Order: sequence, then C-alpha cells, then structure tokens
Amino acid sequence: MKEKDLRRSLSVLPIGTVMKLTSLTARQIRYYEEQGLVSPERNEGNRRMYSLNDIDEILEIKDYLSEGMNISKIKKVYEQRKQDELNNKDTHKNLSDEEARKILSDELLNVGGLNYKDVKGNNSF
DNA sequence: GTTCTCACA
DNA sequence: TGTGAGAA
Repeated sequence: MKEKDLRRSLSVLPIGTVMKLTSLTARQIRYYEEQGLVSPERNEGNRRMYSLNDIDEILEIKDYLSEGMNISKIKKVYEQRKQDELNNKDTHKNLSDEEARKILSDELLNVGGLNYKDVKGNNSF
C-alpha cells in the first residue's frame, strides 16, 4: 500500500510536536538534521516540517544514542543504510522487513566494533 | 506563541 | 548541548 507510505512521508509536523513525541530538545533535533540524520522539509516560513518517517528516524537515533553511540557513528550507519537499500533493490529486488532489520543491526554492530580500535598489542609509537 | 539562526559560556 | 538574543 503506497498510500500509507506516502502519508507517512508527508512532512506536516512542526518541531514542537517532534519534541514531545521524541522527548528531545529542539536543539538536538536540529542538530541531528545538521548531521544529515533526518531531512525535514521547510515550509514557507522556513519552519521545519517533519514526517512520521522522520519521527521514527529520530526515535531510532535517540535509541542508538542511548546505547552509547556517537552521532558520527550513527551518521555513518544511516548513510550506509541508504546505500544498502539501493543495493538491495538492484540485487534482491525486494527484501523482507525482517531481513532489512538484520542488515541494519549488522551494520550497527560493524560500526560499533570500530570502537575497539585496532590497538591490540601494537602501539603506533 | 512558536520556530529560526547565530553565537557564546 | 544548553541557552539567550533578535527577527520572522
């Protein structure tokens, strides 16, 4: 059903609503946008208008953040996720939601693994 | 009243 | 990230 998909992609929520829905401050929400994590539309008054998809996006970001991830990490994962979606369309055509989530968490672990750094027993100096 | 941008502690 | 100023 594309209609629902379309509706949930309609940006009609002002930042105030997003604040309540996500329990975040306007500052944070705007900051996430600055980092390219969300892409709200702008109305004629230059006001940010978020879609339900954006809410979901922000909610996830918030979740990852509380799991100890940095904005930079999440940023990377999200950018990669978008590219993966493109790849999936080209190769598998369609993927189950379950599989998509697996891939996402896989990427999450991947980026999270970068946290360990590669300084095991060999120092650079 | 709400949101925007920019700047600073 | 928080907060305040000044404008829309």
